[in-house]
Amino acid sequence: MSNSKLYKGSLNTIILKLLEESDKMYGYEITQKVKEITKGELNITEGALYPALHKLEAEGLLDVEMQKVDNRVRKYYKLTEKGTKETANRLSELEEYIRTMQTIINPKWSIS
Amino acid sequence: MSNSKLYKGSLNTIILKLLEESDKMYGYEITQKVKEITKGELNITEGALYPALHKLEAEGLLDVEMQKVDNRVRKYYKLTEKGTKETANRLSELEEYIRTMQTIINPKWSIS
DNA sequence: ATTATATGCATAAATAACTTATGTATAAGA
DNA sequence: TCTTATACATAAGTTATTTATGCATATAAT
Repeated sequence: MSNSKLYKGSLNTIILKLLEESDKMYGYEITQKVKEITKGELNITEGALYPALHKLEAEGLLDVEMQKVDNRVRKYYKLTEKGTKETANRLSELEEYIRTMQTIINPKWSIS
Repeated sequence: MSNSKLYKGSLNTIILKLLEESDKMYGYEITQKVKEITKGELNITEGALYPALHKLEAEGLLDVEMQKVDNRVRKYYKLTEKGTKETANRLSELEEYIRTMQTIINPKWSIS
């Protein structure tokens, strides 16, 4: 996923957020989109992505729809209602995480 | 460590940053400091902390010094020179990670 | 007096998210 | 024809964590 270990745990949040923006996407499209918007900084591996998608589907957060394009099958994923709610939760957690880490990076407590 | 999985991978960075601020700290002190500055949001478990400290020491990023206080032994950790350099790297990675995730949370690309 | 809580360290087993490697298959470009 | 891109999948290995447990001293509460 990246040379930095920090991305561990954030893959699901990334997937959910992309699907919230794009309505429906297929796996390969997700890897390309992430590569594009992060300017190559983040490369999602297939070995991480596909199991993650299957799990999110099994949890009822995503719905799947097969579609044949140019003799190749694509599996389009979209958020369920439950998935939409969970996306909001995950994004709140991400913002909370960022706030917390900002506090640690940029400490006011070092003065006291 | 937290209900959110996002903290996975950031423990080492947190430890290094705290030691950069405080010069020397012992394990229990680190858990309390993190609890304090994050207002209880983040609780580092001992099962994660102590192995992490041992590993950072084995990698030559930390030096240890035992000290007896009130009949109890404390193990004070401080950054080595190598550790100080590595701390700077880890903090850069954290900032890069945060920037990347901000980009995903706050997308301009959804318009295009 | 005794029990719980706080302080302080440690490790072992289980879990979960990933990486790495491999596999299948079609299409397009060099 | 060989490589790259597209598109899916899974299995084995790695690693950072959680959960559980253990030892030991000090202090506060019942």
